[in-house]
Amino acid sequence: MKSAVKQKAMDLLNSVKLRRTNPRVAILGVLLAVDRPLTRDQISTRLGRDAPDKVTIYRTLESFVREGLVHRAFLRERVWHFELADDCTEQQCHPHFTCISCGDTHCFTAVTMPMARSPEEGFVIGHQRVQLEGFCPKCNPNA
Amino acid sequence: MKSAVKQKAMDLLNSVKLRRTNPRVAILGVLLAVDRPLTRDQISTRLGRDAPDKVTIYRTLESFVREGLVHRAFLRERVWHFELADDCTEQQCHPHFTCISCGDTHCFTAVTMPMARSPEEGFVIGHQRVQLEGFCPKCNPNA
DNA sequence: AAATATTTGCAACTTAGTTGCATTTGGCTA
DNA sequence: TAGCCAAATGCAACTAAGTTGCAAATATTT
Repeated sequence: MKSAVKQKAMDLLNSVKLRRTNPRVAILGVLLAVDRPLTRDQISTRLGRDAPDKVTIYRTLESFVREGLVHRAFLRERVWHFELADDCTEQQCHPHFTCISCGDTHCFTAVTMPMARSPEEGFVIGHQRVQLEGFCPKCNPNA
Repeated sequence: MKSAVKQKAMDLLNSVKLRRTNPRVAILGVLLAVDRPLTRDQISTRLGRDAPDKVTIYRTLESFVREGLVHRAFLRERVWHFELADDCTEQQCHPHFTCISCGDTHCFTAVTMPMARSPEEGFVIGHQRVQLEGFCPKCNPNA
């Protein structure tokens, strides 16, 4: 891991008062190094033979979510994806785009959507998520 | 099952050329009778002791999805929800609202959202889904 | 009513994530 | 710097949602 990433991971852990353990620094380092949601399995693969046990990864990610460092992205595959929460607001994260051909997911951080309005009295909308599907540039049949 | 619902279920099956078997009519009947996404388990419960095997339900729902009669709604719980596709367009379904207190999901069929625009050349957005979370009228702490 | 391709149900399996518990470790205090 | 202890880790076993294979049943066609 690059030392700048490692330092940033340590700083983040300090900022939320989580102990700076090896698994936590490593997992946060992976999420800092990529710019898109990863599954537990993808995180394990990226850490290779030094990867912590899957239970530890799940529990670590859970603590990050609890502290607001990380968000879960709910994509179609019935598998959770985790990503840094840094450019999300209270009300909404950026839209996620998943390619129906290669399956890759991209974060559209530059895209903002208006919040939906409640269709009737009484609903309080706290959070909005937008998921997009289609072809990524690599798989675009018209390109 | 009310005979009008049963008739509608049969008509739908005919329209997509699926055999009119008991499990299919029953499952479609359940989806016609409610106006929100249901899980496989909820469908089984509603059918009681006459419910088909869960494998049959999954396969039946899959065939409905294939024929465009039913959509999968991807909600947070890692469990699939199925609903009639009738008021969805090619590009987007209505937003789904899930109450963070009681967990119930409601369809906001009256709400339309603008489609997201691709942030850069090359992405083709084919479909958009919007998920909302908050308090439903029943659980609204301010009401 | 018989023929046949489709559908169903059962049992066994897979995969993602969880729980319990004994062991290890980070951070604090002396 | 050593020692303490709550917090974190890893292993094994478990749960829940959905899938696969195959033999038995059934909807449609003739």
